[in-house]
Amino acid sequence: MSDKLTAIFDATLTLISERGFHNTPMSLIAKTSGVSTGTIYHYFASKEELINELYRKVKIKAIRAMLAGYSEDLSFRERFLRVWFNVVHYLPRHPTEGAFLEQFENSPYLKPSLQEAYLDEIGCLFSFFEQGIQEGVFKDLPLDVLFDLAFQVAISLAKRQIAGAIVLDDELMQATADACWDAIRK
Amino acid sequence: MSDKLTAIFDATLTLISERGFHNTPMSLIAKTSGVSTGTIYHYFASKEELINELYRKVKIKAIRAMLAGYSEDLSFRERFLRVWFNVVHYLPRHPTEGAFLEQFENSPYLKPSLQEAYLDEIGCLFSFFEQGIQEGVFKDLPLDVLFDLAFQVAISLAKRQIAGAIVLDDELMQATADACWDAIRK
Amino acid sequence: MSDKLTAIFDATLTLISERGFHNTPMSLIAKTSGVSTGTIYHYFASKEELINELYRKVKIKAIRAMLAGYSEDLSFRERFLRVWFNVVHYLPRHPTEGAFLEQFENSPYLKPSLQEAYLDEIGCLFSFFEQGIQEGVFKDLPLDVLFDLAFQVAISLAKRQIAGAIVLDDELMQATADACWDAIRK
Amino acid sequence: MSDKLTAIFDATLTLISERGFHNTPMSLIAKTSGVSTGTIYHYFASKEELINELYRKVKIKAIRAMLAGYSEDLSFRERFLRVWFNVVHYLPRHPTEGAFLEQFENSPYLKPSLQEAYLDEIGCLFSFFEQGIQEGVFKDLPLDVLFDLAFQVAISLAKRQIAGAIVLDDELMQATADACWDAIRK
DNA sequence: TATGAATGAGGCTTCATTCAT
DNA sequence: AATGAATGAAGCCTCATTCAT
Repeated sequence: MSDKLTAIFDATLTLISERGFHNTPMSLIAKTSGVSTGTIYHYFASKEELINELYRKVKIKAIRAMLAGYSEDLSFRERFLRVWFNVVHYLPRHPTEGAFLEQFENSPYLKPSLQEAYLDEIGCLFSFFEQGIQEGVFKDLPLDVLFDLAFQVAISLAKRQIAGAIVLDDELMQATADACWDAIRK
Repeated sequence: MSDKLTAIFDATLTLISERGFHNTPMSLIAKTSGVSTGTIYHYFASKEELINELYRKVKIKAIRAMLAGYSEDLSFRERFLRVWFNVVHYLPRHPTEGAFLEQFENSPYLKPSLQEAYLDEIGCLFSFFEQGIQEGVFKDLPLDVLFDLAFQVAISLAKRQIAGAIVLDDELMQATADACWDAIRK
Repeated sequence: MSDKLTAIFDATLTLISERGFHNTPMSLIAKTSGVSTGTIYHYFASKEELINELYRKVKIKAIRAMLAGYSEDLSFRERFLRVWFNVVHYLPRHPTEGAFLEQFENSPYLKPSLQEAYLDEIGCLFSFFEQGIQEGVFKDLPLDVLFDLAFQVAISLAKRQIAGAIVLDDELMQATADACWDAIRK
Repeated sequence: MSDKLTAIFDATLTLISERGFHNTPMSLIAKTSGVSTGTIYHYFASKEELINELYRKVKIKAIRAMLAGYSEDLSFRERFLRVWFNVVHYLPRHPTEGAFLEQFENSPYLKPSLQEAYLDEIGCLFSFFEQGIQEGVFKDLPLDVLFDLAFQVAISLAKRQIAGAIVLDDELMQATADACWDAIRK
């Protein structure tokens, strides 16, 4: 990918996570990334398109990080823990991306269609829960609900860490992961 | 409270939840609430102050709704269920307020100081968890973590309902609440 | 004169001399003078009228102060010195009024007609110069010019004092007055 | 200098001298100068900066005009007359600039620091008076005071001419200049 | 490809003035 | 006489976008 494109994405991500969508003019993105506004419009048709493409990139990167090391060869519990810890580790180490995603996903900016596009990426997780239900490992609940029971707390803890409101040591993380496991296991 | 003030708050809440902070000009708030822009500035020093005061109002109202019917006379499980169902019922029935809160709390707009101001309102929940730990009812985890384990899923489900991504019947809600109970109980 | 009227005039004079015409909203005049805006509009038809009437008051007061102790019984030199020192003493002791007058008289705000209205008040000075020319005491120059030669330096020195750019002791003032006398005397 | 910049300065000078600071909106400057408001803000950070920079330009131009033809090779009297007539000629021929300068210098707008910046430009005049005192040509008075005695009347007459209140023929100007010479010479 | 000067609609805010009380 | 809430036109300024170079 062109250096300029990378610079534009990087600047946009940082600026928006720190200042919000509004309050991040294109001129500032241009100055921060070291290109001209004209160049940004060479690569993107509009500010909206730039932000949407950035969201796609960041979202996919985050999803893949959540699934790092995930394999169907592992046991249910191992798979669960793998993803759970990926979440708790990745987000606090990439707070800019986390802030950007949260902001984007909670603003009316988001076109619903966008969200669906990522099902492919996390589809394996839903198979995971489905299979677990069938094998009597997990409670018989809708997959969405199981997903939330399993990982929503991890996400929330990651946000608390980013905000500096909490510090998690290994022992505590393990205990919390176990509590989430209690929530989903039959 | 003055009629005009109410009209301004109502219009701002609706507009911002549907259109976002940016994309909600003061002129539109004025037109929607049926007052002049000048009048808004009679009550609020700036757009920021208007939004911050609205947040305070909405936040406190939401917190109180979460705690409706909560009493220390109830058992731990009853208290847990009371709050859990309050969350799942209140937010989808007040989607505008929910959307506004989510948006506000995930934008760089939020001054950290604001958040702390609401500890008074939810302080009783922390006592609840503290006492539960002492009496051996709950796992021995930090109060923040217990809070998330107990209620974060309820919040997430409420959001999914608002988005129309899920429909929860009573049985399912009860099952999910039980799963959360599994997460926190010793 | 009503207390409120006095308060309005005082506040307007102070505020405008410190902040300028623009940058002195009626609401600020109201707050500073302790009356409501409505009350100001009870006494004055508009902001312009308020300022014009204030100018009249301040201008007449200043002119009279310049002429304090002036009498046709005094010699030409005594009369000259009397006015000259009045100027140098009055303005620095009333810097607010001086600043207001300067500002008003150098802004396009001023309707030329206003200026003429004060000829009555200083008419005696023109008689003074006229008589002085006839008696061969003063140079034969237009009265305007003689006036400037006699007093413009006094005004300028007063402004320098107000600005804090200069400090005049008695001896220096006397020497400067003598220099002005040299300028007009035949 | 860019054409647009010139057009902006020209329009601002004319408009402000005729209408005052307030009463000269940026939109009018834009329309008069044939550029968009956005373009003005491309060159100047604010209205205040535009006006301050205009003042600097006009002030320096005026000072240089006052000193046109001034040379230390000339006699004291020749140097005095040179400057004196420059003042009386320049201002009435550039009434717009004169009105702008007067207005600016008599408004609370002026930051005191600005004034000091021009000492370099007129420094030679102070040397002139200093030298004249040492050689016994001028009265032993502070340089400020000598400056006022020498030129304040010229400035005042120029303003009277601009206002149309007086018409000066050559003979009268010479006589008035002589009167000012009487004021400063020993 | 890349630039950045230029645009102008539109945003936030101010403020002279009015009017019901 | 007095108040001050209410008005809305108008002011300053921003910023997404375009286009000549």
